[in-house]
Amino acid sequence: MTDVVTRIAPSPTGEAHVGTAYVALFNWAWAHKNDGRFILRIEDTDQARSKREYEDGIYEALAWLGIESDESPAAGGAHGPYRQSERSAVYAEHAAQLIASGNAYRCFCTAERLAELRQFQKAAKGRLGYDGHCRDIAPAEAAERAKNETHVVRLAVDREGSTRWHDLLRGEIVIANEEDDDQELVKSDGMPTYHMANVVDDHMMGVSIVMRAEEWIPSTPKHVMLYAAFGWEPPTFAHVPLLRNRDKSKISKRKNPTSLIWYRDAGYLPETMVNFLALQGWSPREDDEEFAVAEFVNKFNPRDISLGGPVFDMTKLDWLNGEKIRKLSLDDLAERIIEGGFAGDWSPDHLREVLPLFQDRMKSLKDFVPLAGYIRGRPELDLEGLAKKTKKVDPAVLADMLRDAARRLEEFDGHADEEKEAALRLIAEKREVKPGAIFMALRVAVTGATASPPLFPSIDAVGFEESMARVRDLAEHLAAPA
RNA sequence: GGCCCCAUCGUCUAGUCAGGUCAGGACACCAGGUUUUCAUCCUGGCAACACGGGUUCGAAUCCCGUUGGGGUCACCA
Repeated sequence: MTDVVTRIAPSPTGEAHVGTAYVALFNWAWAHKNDGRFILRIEDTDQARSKREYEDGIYEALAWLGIESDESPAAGGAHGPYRQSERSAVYAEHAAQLIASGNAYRCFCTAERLAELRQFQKAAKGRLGYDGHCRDIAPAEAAERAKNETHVVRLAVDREGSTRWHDLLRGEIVIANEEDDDQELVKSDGMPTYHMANVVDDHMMGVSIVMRAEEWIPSTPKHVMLYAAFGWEPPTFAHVPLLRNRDKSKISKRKNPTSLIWYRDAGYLPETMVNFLALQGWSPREDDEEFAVAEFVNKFNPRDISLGGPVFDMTKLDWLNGEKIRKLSLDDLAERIIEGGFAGDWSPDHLREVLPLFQDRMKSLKDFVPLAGYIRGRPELDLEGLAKKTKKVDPAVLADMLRDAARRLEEFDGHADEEKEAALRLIAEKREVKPGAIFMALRVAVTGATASPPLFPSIDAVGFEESMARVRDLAEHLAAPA
């Protein structure tokens, strides 16, 4: 079996995209599983839109996810450079080769003529695309004119017949050649277009399987033609589905967060993202959908990718993140919160001390600070919620019980929680009030909310004195006439 | 609009290639249990083969058509 060589070839024209990570993940996993190579190639041939900061963003995001490349602009490798803007000579040489073999030709048409042509074609409701105007210029003449006229290089596409390939996921795909026009291979600025650079690089870098998004299907014939024109064996193509918005359209930042760093900053664990992304099209045979990266790599096969365009569902992402957070050790979780910048001004020691109270309640690393806020400062009291939960109890009685409770808790300081609980129950029973009421009142007094971590540990975390002060304050408030 | 891709619960999916278990799981939702609340955890429930033909003893599965959704038609990738 030949070596498995895969790649991800993002264009640094925007923030690192979740779709890039999705496709990268499959490519990385497959290479990894087969002890092959995974290449990160930067496709920065669009000089106007490509930016170095975006390229850095791609490295940062992939590193965050643990998707490490064997060859890349940063890591180097035997087939570099891996930044297309640094490979101009390679493309020029190959373009010349195609021109010489008659598979490509120089085109001197101006942007204006092309615009007019397009307008005319639209008006006539005819087929859009280049009309081959410069295709018949004698090669010698074209070469002469090229010395001082700006021009592009176009692929000379067969007008007849059709082009086919066997897609690993979709089987035989056949597209009539008349669907393709003579696509630009080299732009007037000398840079190659995607089609040209992509084919040349994949071949030279030894890529064995091209796993990419399905939006590339319509332009694959051009690539197949190019491989043929060069006399090269094309790689295996596997077109994976596109991630979708809720309305099924291609995922976009207008309708979904698409920036990988956004997810990091929102408190998602990288392993959550990897697990979730893997689930978009792939599934473990077992029932458990929560799995580790290594397990995925071990079982993954691109053949098993399902083809329906998966809707990116944040609800399930949140569940998965909570699941992963719960499985973390306390130390690990604390470190993630601190290292990730989610600790606010909590000291590491204090954070670690109270973290057990909140681990089960977090869906995001971001949840800790708001959840634990009551421990370090007087919380806003949810009086309305308390009133709702203690409807049948007179506020004055509640206040009275609260004072009583504070005294009892002082007496029972140092005793087991069970004993404290029993003592508090007595307070309620004495007044023929449901025990729940007193616990709820204490809970709101100490934590501010009707839903909180367990009461006694919360009191310990807040500090006994401070907790009792809060209890008395609430009692006073409730006793005051409305 | 032309071309191409796709089609199982609301969502992610198993099952489709080699037709034959009440179409399985997960998320969400609902109900119950545990918990002094919440969360966790446990139990149960709701919920799908887009439609129409054909082939077959038998179709989610194979074929055709329809419908629906998506992608693409740049000197962007």
